[in-house]
Amino acid sequence: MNREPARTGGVVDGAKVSLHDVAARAGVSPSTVSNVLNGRLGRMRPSTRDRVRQAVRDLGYVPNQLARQFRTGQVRTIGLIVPSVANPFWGLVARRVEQAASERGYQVLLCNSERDPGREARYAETLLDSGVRGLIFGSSPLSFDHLATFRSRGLQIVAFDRSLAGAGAPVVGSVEIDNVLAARLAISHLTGLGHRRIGFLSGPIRTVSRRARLAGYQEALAAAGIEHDPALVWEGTSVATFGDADGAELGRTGAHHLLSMPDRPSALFTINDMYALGAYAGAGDLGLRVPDDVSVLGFDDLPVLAEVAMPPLTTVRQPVPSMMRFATSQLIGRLEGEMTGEPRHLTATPELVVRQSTAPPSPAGRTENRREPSRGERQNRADRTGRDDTTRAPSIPRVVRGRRPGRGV
Amino acid sequence: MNREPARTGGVVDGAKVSLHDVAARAGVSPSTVSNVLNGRLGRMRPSTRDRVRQAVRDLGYVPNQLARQFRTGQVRTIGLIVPSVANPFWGLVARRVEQAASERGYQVLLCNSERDPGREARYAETLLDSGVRGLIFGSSPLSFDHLATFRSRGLQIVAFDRSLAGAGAPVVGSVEIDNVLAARLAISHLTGLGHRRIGFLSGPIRTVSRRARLAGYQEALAAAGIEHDPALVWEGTSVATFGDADGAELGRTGAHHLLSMPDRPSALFTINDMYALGAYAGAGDLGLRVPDDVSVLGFDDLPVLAEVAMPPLTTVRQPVPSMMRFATSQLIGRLEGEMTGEPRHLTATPELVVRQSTAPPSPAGRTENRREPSRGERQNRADRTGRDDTTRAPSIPRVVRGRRPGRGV
DNA sequence: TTGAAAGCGCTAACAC
DNA sequence: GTGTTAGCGCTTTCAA
Repeated sequence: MNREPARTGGVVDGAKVSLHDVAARAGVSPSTVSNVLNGRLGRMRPSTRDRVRQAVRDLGYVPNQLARQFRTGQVRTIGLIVPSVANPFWGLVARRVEQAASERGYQVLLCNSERDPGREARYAETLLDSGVRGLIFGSSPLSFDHLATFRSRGLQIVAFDRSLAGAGAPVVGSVEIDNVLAARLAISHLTGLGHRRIGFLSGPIRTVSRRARLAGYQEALAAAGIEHDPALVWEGTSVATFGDADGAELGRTGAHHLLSMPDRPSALFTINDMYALGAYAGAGDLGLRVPDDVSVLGFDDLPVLAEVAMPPLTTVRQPVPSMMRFATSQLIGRLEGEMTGEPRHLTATPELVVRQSTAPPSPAGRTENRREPSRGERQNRADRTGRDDTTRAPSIPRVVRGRRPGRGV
Repeated sequence: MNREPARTGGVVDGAKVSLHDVAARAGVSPSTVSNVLNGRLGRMRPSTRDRVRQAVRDLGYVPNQLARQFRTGQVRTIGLIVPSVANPFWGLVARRVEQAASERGYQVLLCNSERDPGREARYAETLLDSGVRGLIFGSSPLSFDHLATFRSRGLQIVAFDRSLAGAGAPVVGSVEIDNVLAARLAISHLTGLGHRRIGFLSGPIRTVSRRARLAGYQEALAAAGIEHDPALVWEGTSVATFGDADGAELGRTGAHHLLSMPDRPSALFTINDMYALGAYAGAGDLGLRVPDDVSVLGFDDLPVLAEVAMPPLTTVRQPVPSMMRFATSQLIGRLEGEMTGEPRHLTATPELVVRQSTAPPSPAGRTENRREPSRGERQNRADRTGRDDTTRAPSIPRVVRGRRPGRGV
């Protein structure tokens, strides 16, 4: 006997109305109501269908999702695991995933991993427990071994980089920009300006994408005939316990290190824009100006922030809207059983957005041209136009001048 | 007959094990297993309890949350509605809520409202449908009327400002800083520096907190004997369809407007740090330097970003960790039936963090001292210490010099 | 101190 | 075309 029954369905003035009530009122059976509700109208008499719909309206019936979920074992929810919600880039990603998911009637559970495999596994566990079967990984660890056991429990993962490897991994799809190419694009721009000593500034290189960017950096240097100096690669160790000291802090610290070298780099390529902004500050701490004394090149093109930075940041843009639309539809397609077979992958095209944080290296001596910093000054800039990158990316990387895409919806 | 049964419970090699299996193995009834699992060990023989626990282990049993949720109508999930996930501040808030919730075994569903009541209502609807009964509102609209009908369906809301009003509103608790005081703190700092014309730069003033900040601004001006000039209040209209043009963009536009006035303000108080960063750019566009030509004072103290900005941003800090801990425990307390009665409210204490974006107004003429902008320059700063604001806030507002709290966990 | 039994609201196989 | 029926896995009375 139930004194405290589940009551999640439609409620009118406190009285719960179930599918049975609708059936009774429409003079049909529960299964018929169920069929109407789920669009199984194959050989149903239109009059029956209409009677049911009328009854639903009359009673203000709302299906009990919990019952449905329980019965079908299906939850219309996917998880999105991001490495750091302190970086607005992941907010952007989350919005796009949420948008694509909601078009399919799905919800998104946002999970902040802080790049911690333990947290990732715990999230997977919890989500699995509550019926979630699909996960998007915003930034994938080098291995999915810690998630392999979840495969047998039906977990499916779409990754935001080329994480197809790993035999046991439940990865069913992926989307990325060509990170190697992106880094080469960035470095070529710098070498094109005449830079020979270019620092690589990153946090822990424990993700597929970071590793690829480092590879691209090395390749581009080699292509330009510049010998690789390992001392110019700074890989910060994250000490943040809860993410407050994300990229920007590390970027600053890293800039301190690299720019204090006897033969300091004339340009810094940072793993993302937050690091770049931190590098601005780090350079400033040492009395160095951007881009006069040191060029800084970021990654992500954080909406508005990169434009608004001082000086406006040269950076690599990823077409987030289309990428996340692909990722989400892949995942939901799998969950709905529309897609099977081999994992599918999309490689999108990065763009270099040239603004004012990069310039030719200063002709003056390296270490000598420091000066006492003074009050901040600014760049005049009016380089904004509307453009929409939500459509398909072109097949070759583009280099654009400081524009920003329109707001696709 | 079920060919495709729900299978969410514990799975060992593909075989689902239910509570009945555990009961069978332990030689007890399902209800006994249920009692063990739910800690109802009142008058249970320890040996029975242990046998059940052993059976659980042996079989690798994991309770089917979906079944439990369905049966009880209770979901261990709360929703968090934030106005803009493009603003890292809300990322910070989300992390803290998630942290506090997970300590209680709750999950957080992050919802991005873009300040759209329609989206808010739709989220409430969806969440309610899927069994969620608790919601935290990151930024509350002036009225909760559009949510009043959800009250009868059991929805409970904790708001991030003093939204107790509204008879029908399902608000059961709230937490805020004293926004009036915070704004007065900010404005007093500016008037103390000698500013008389101070702009107020905001997006749509349709939230409780923004309205309060405007009130504080006006009060502080009055207290300083400065007559209020409505032309100095700029209330931007958001045109962003999907948030990309959040604060920073509006801040820039607003700065253009205010700083192009014939008798332009010598200082700008912005509704949040993103606006402040945008205002930096807007000032720069006009060839004005911060703080030499115009002071800028923000709100939120975005971790790292505010410090790293150029010049480092003077801003008002809210003690997010303690605030969100209160909000979350209030909400979960209600959901668990531990708390009843009147809504409870916490008012936390804001702090003014003085950095380098504010300075006395320039003695030179107002509109005349523009100049052509040049390459960015920087501030030297090393004003960082560790401090923990996760403990109780003091009862009087503090003014600190550019420090940043330690990372509470 | 434990067990039996009923049923939450829905779906789907199968009968008619 | 539509109805009958048998549960999904769990919780909770109430009886023993």
